[in-house]
Amino acid sequence: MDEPGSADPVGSSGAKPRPRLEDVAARVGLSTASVSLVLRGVPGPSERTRQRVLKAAADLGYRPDRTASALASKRSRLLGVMIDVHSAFHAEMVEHLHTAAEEVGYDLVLSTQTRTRDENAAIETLLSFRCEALILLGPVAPASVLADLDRKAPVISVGRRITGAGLDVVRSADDDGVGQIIDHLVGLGHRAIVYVDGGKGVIATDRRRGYRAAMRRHGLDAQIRILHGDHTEEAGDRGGRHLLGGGDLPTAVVTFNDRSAIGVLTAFRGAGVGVPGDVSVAGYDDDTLSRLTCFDLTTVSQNAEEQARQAVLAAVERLDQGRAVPREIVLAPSLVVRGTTAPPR
Amino acid sequence: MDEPGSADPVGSSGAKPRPRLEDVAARVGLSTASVSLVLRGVPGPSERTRQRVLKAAADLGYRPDRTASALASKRSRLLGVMIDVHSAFHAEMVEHLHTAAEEVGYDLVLSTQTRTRDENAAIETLLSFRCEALILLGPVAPASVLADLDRKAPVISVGRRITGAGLDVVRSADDDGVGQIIDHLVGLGHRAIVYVDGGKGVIATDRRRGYRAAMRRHGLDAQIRILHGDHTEEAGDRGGRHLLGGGDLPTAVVTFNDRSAIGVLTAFRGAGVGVPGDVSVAGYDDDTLSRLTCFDLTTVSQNAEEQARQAVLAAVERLDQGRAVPREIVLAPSLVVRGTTAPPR
DNA sequence: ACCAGCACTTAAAGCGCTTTAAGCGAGATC
DNA sequence: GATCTCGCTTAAAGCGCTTTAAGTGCTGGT
Repeated sequence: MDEPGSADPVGSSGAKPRPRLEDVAARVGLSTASVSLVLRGVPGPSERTRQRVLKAAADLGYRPDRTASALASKRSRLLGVMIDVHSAFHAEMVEHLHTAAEEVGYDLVLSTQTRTRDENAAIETLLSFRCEALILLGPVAPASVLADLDRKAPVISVGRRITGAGLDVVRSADDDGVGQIIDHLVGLGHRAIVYVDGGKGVIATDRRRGYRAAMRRHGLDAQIRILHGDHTEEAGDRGGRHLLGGGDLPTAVVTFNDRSAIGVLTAFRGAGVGVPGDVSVAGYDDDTLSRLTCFDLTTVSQNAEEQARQAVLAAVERLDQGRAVPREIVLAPSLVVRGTTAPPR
Repeated sequence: MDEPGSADPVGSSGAKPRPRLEDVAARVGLSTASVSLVLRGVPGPSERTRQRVLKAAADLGYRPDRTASALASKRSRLLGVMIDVHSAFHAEMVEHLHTAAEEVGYDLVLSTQTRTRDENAAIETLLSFRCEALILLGPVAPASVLADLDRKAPVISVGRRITGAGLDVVRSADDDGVGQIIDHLVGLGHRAIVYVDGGKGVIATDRRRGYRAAMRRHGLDAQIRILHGDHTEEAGDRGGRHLLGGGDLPTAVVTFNDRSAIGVLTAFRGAGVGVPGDVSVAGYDDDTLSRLTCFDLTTVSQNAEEQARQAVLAAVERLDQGRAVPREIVLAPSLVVRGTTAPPR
């Protein structure tokens, strides 16, 4: 037992113990109960007491130990957020979730899936932190699993539509978003508008449907043309090459997402086809990529800020206001017109 | 007091209380002490007991409450990681940190600075979770502040060189990385190699120094040419245009980072200058951007995995092995040759 | 028969906080 | 003067776990 540091495993480097509630209490000659009350802003203590406690706490550099307070109050005031740390969109969401949570007095714990750590493990971690609600960004687990989970802590699915599982959903209207792009293109005079698909998955389905519906709405049923694809640049590249090879170039191409759009863009430009001169191209997501000056892609923004706000709100309603019936919040996405769309020539 | 849900604030939706250690103990007719011992894999309990406890715990779906265990053991087994959630590189680091931490029995808590939430707030959050060590990715706080922090919990600065503050540093040798690029280019036959700078900051300084040193090493002192810049595409674009306007195009351009390189690339290609046909271009960071087929940029990888491993290792040495003297771990970056570099013509 | 030694097991005291019921003056009421 | 209130304060009992000292019941040696 004499290996160095084993006596005081944490920070054997002479770190003085952090002040406890008791230390603050001793300093002002009050009980820990009073100090606790003051520090949490609970009404009761007199004004004089408040001031003294606050001063003492500040002097001591007291910082409440949320571990202890969570245990005692049986409330962690923690929202668990599952993200894919590689996603730029998720990064943006986290930012907005943070501010939204802070406003209502909650804190966030982030967990991410990785190659070696699946969604399940990520959620387990959140649970073991005693998160009171789970905000899952683009969960892929089956609805039944999520429904089970919801019995342990309210689950809010962000971005993925889930029906009948009794949980809250915050998402943007993907069909409407694609519709807006089509409207924009048709407004510019386009008629031959091809869609590069995003594969299977709820979101891809919605967007594809949005494309179909919008085309019909404009009486362009005959022009509906969908190319297979997925969520990568390669898919866009393949789609682009396919069109180039076919000899019947449309006047506009809309893709499942920005990455795919960039693939299309690259394929076209590489072949000497001008964008938006010869063909217009539009993506979806308002990815950071799309903002790069070398792409300057017309796209659709999912309004991360509002989605984040609504997700936190949903959690708070469940936790603090006793709402039990599930809600689905569908937000309208907004078109972002940049430089890859123009009237056909 | 009769607003709905106020009686049982958390999950009033009939969630059954999670099983406690006591429940597991009761089920097998043992004390909580024994169960705790078994569940933590501490030697002592008999094999028979182990099996029974394990089974009971599984049956009940018991999951230890880390809040309580942290409080009792005074060990949270949590490593605090501060990141910029917008950084793709940080995202990659998080992934590797997760696996590295898991291997040594620690968990991660992530905190990120945002526009409204500075580095300080992010660190405060980590501390209030009782993180035992802080792994800060690219911290910007002054060395003295970090040194102070180190007294509360061991601080590991990743990516930023900090001398004399007594804390651990894990970084890659930026000067060496740029040196490798120059070697590569010189090996291809280049002599006129321009560098687009990354502005002030420790990292930018190191890379610039690496450029200068490597050029001298190859007897190209006279060719040293540095253009002002920063970490954005705009900077690269400006640099590129400047070179185009000057009429004296070099045969190769090396930039502070990939984003800047992409700016250069775009400027060149837009002006009809072929890359790598007319000019070679190289970046730094091995950003996801650089891997896009439309860029296919030659760059330098910082070896995130090894940095992550070393950072966790450093933390563990401090926490569990009593190391008190600071260590600086400098890793060698590695050249990633892609399609934007070729022999000059 | 006695004790030592061993292999397990457990009672009980916290960890730092919250929370509830009770306590305690002092002024208001009868 | 007894009784109530009211405003403030606090003792004490946890929260779900860990940890340590103290058992317990064996075996085996003498």
